[in-house]
Amino acid sequence: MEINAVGQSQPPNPKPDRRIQKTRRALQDALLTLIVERRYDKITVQDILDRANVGRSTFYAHYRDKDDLLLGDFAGAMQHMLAGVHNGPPGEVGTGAFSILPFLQHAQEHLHLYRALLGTEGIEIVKQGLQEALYAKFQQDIAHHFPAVSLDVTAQEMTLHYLTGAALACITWWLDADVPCPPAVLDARLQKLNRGCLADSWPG
Amino acid sequence: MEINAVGQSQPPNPKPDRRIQKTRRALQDALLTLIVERRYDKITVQDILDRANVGRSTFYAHYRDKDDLLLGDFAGAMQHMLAGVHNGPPGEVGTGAFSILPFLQHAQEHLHLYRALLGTEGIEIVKQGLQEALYAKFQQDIAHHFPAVSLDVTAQEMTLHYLTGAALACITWWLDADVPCPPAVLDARLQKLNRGCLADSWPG
Amino acid sequence: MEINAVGQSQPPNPKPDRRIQKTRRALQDALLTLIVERRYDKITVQDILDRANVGRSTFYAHYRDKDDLLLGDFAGAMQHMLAGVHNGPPGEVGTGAFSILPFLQHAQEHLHLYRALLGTEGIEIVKQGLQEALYAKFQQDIAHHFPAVSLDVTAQEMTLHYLTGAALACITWWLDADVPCPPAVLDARLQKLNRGCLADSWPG
Amino acid sequence: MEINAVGQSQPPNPKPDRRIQKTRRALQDALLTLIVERRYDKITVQDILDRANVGRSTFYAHYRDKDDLLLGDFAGAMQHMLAGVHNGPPGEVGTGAFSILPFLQHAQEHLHLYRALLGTEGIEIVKQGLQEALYAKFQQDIAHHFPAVSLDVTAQEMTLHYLTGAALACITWWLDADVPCPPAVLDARLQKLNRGCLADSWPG
DNA sequence: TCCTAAGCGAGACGGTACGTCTTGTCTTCCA
DNA sequence: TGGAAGACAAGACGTACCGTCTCGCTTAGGA
Repeated sequence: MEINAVGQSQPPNPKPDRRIQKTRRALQDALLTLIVERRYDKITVQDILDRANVGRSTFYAHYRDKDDLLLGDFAGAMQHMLAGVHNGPPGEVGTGAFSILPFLQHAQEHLHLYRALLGTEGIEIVKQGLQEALYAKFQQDIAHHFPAVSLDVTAQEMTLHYLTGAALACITWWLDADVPCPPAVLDARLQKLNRGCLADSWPG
Repeated sequence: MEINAVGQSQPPNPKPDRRIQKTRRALQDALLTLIVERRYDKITVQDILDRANVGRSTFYAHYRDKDDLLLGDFAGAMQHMLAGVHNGPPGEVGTGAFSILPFLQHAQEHLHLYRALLGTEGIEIVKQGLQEALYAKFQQDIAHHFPAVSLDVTAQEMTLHYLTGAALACITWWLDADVPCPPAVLDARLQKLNRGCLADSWPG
Repeated sequence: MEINAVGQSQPPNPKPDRRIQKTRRALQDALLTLIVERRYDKITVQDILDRANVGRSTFYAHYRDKDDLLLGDFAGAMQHMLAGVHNGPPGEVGTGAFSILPFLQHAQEHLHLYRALLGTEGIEIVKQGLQEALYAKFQQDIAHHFPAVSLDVTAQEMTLHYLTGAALACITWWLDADVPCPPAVLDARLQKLNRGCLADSWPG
Repeated sequence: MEINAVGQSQPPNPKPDRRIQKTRRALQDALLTLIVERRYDKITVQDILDRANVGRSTFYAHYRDKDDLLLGDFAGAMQHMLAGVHNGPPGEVGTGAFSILPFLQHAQEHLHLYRALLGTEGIEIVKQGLQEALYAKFQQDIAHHFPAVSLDVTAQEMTLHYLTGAALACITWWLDADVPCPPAVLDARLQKLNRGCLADSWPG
């Protein structure tokens, strides 16, 4: 039995058997529940099975391993994150640059989950996913708002890693510290710091 | 047999049996060799044992587990890093702030090892250790060079996490990309970006 | 996985998975084969595993340890022994008292195995098991054939231990000496000696 | 360093270094103490070392292994046993045959130790040692008191194993049951049973 | 409505790594 | 410098997961 080894990202499967949907849902929920209870790498496949009340072979029929379940199911959550990350309010020049406010708000609403995913004790692959998303967004933001680039490619790359690393670290700190300031404040400060960095090279 | 379960940080033990020194050295070397060959979490204790030609029980007499070996022995390497990181050339105001040049030079000399430790595929605990060291250094640097603080504690904390996260991300990128620019250049650019960030809040 | 930690003595399990039967059989056979080759306490679990071509965890899913395999599986062999020991030919008064002929014959047929189990170098728990079985049988035999007991309980107990210890020692000697006389002869002599002992107290 | 690998049975060593005596004593005492506390095979060399406050190599300088310590040191205790077993009051025909009274009395005085050695949970080699001693004594007793042998060698051997096995089993039972009757009674009963066995073959 | 293909739970299995334990040897240190 | 202390190699132990597999039962969705 080889149902669908990678996530639910297959559009050609318009009518997945109801049992399949049910099973996947159960597994996803079980993982999410467990993740907020316990470090991700202390969760065993068996734990998920027990929680989801699903047989071992069923699990492996749907997912390659624990990570596949995490990512496959977080295609959803991830889309949410990334959606939040990407959507700078289009049109308003300068305002949305480096803003990740929707993401931060969503994070605050699901604080426990986000902390488990992105806190200091969080999950590495998730953090990397977020970092990549931030990289893409910031790259786009710069292209829109700071077009007068005077730097070589290497310096640009470095700057982007600087900004994304900084943002990720702040998010992690913010989650760990149990949201020491409102999302809007964090967002504003981040934007200000970012703009400060770019002031010299990109005088835009 | 319970020799010394955590690192070699005991000064009261001035004469550790020569056999002990030899064994620890062998294990440390074995781990370092293996780390550059293969992802840290794919290395088994048995691999280390075989490489070091050491018995299983001997290993556990010295170290609690693989991590203990990594950290206990990297007390040494870490000290090296941190020493480089902490020692800003004292006296020269403004110059050494945020400079991690000695560390970068050391990293370049041992590129493979540092990449294995701090690259994208690096080891999480090591990265966290470095981040903490950076945090301490930057905190000190700011206290020295930007005393005119006008921010509340939370904002300061956030800024420090911003700077250290940025620096770490740049280091990781730099190692992954096989040193796309000399250490001095990276160091200079990092300092410039950092200063840019602080320009508004800390006009020092 | 917790299959059935003790022996195959569960009647409520009429359909033990065929794989289970196969695995248990393989392990039992492996142990039996090894026992005649080598002292029981020089046999490691790994030896059994290799011989039976079975995974480590599988073993521990079925048996608690080596002894559990020995006893659990010798529920079978033991039943054979005991069956032979217990079944005095019913009806013929006096004839079957203290006779263990079927057991001796079975032992002769599987001499190597029985020597490994019950010879001087044999396995203690097996000997104790046999001694207990003998105790039960002799107790019954006396009750049937020597009912005119004139002794207190302690003296009876002692006499029974006397008889069973004697029988066991003779069996051990007989196996060690490579069957110096036919089973029937040994059986006859044992009966005679036993009756001699009882002559005074139980004049029956 | 090879002090004396087997027991202290060497007469050519008339002046064993006082330190050596002390060490051996400590080890012997430690083992004796431990034996009454815990099953012999659950006692590790390390336990003995800790109890005796002696270094590992020291132990192996004196004894080959745990058993060597047991036997070497029980040369003493064993001699006691055997002395008791062998010395039938010479001269008195018929009286001392099969009597092990001195041994039983000694056992009663040191009940805990003897039970640990010879009870059901006792130590196999010790039991075998005793059985051999009994064999020798009974052989001698028969030669003295029942000279009119009419049996072939095999039958004699069997009879001797019968008697010694019986005696040993009774001793074990007696120790386990916390001395259910005085030594003299046990001794008398044993003699009576033994004589009963021999009545037919050895009409002496 | 049946019935057949498939999903499914249950869990046995081989494999691999772990950390613990014990043994007997061998090296270091100290008096 | 010789004996005690104890570090060491070897290797078995029982445990924990993993990912594959084999079994029958149940159930969906087409005929």
